[in-house]
Amino acid sequence: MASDGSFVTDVLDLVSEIPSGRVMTYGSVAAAFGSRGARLVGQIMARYGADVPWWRVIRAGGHPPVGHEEQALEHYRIESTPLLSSTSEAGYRIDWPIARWSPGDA
DNA sequence: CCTATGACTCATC
DNA sequence: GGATGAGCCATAG
Repeated sequence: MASDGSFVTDVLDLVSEIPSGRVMTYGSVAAAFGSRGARLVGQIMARYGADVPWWRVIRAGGHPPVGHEEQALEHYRIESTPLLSSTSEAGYRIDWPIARWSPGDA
């Protein structure tokens, strides 16, 4: 199922496997497939990520995709994702060292 | 087949 | 810590 022939299916499958409270970076997801298409993952999310927990996939440093910070934050609170309380809610970031997940660390 | 496009990443100033 | 530029890769048209 994962490999239906397109990178999209592989990425979607991996993202759907990410457990709640954990997050992965676009680069890590792409790297998991031996590709550096960090933008690809983002591109796929924007186009097909509608059916996967895209909020568990963030950029490097622990920042959610620009324009989706509010939506992502909402899910993080619901799933109790480890967040680092910044000066304000508008400047939050993921507790990357703790929330980082890997396809074998499940 | 070629061009345009991104929910990205890294290096540098 | 923030801003800028260039690199990268697969999909869609």
